Amino acid sequence: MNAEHKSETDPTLKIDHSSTVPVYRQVVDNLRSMLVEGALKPGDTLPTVRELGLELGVHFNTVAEAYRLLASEGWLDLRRRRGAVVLERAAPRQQPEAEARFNRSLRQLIAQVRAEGLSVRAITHELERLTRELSI
Amino acid sequence: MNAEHKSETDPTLKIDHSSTVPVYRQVVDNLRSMLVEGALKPGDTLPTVRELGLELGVHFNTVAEAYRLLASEGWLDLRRRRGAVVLERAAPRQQPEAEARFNRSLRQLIAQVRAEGLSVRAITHELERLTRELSI
DNA sequence: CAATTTGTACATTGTATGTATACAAATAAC
DNA sequence: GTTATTTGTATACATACAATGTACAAATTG
Repeated sequence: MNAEHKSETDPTLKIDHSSTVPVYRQVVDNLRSMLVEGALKPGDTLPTVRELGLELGVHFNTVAEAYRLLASEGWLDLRRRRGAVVLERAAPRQQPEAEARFNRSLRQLIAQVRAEGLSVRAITHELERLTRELSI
Repeated sequence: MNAEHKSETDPTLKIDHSSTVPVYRQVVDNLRSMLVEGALKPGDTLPTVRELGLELGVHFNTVAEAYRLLASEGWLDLRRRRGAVVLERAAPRQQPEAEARFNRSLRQLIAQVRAEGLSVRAITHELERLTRELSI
């Protein structure tokens, strides 16, 4: 077990086994956040599928599927015996309707948490926080 | 076919059959948005499961499952022969960690659309738009 | 070249999704 | 008040998806 990458993935990678979102997609979503936000930089090495699987309590093939998905998005280079290496990745061409679809997803996410009782105040607080983080 | 409710549900209820999100959950998410935002108000009647199923091109049982889910969240009253009626609904007690989980979901959504090429500018624009809408 | 460490391929199993069909309840028609 | 019709419900089924088990193949190390 190599401490080098553990320290990088551990903090954010929490799997919710009771969620309806499949585990491999939770892994993808978490790692993609770190990749987009720069917490994982080109050249960094991710844990091996077996290591991360053990850590998360899932089968290594489940992790492998997540890694493959990220590789297909251009984020990772997968090689035997070397693990997964983060790549330099150019932003793809923006799809038409992307903004409209984002708006809809955002609305639905907000509706969901409002329905769960989260206050409008807390929601705007988080929205503003993320807006600020983006403009840095 | 009653024109009364069709005009209310049509505009926003678009199903993407190619999406990985199951149809019944797309229906739930769309309707929940309308409920939270007040586009559907207490006393309003939704289309029958067969009507909406026909309109969306899915089996009526799929719509029924969506309605049942919303009913279990306290939004709808389902009665035979009357269709689904929107209820008055008190906001439930906020769960601990709700804000943290919202923050994570929001980050992941943003990371996803950034990875798809949506510009930071467009994202902040949408975030600010939703923030403004909430404070009204 | 042998041993080990890694990702891959494929078969198997359980769960989720969507549909078909029969049913039950409520209302309307007569 | 009985019958027909319109609705949601229940159950069974087919298919697709998710997660795992196991065997394998490639790359590195000694």
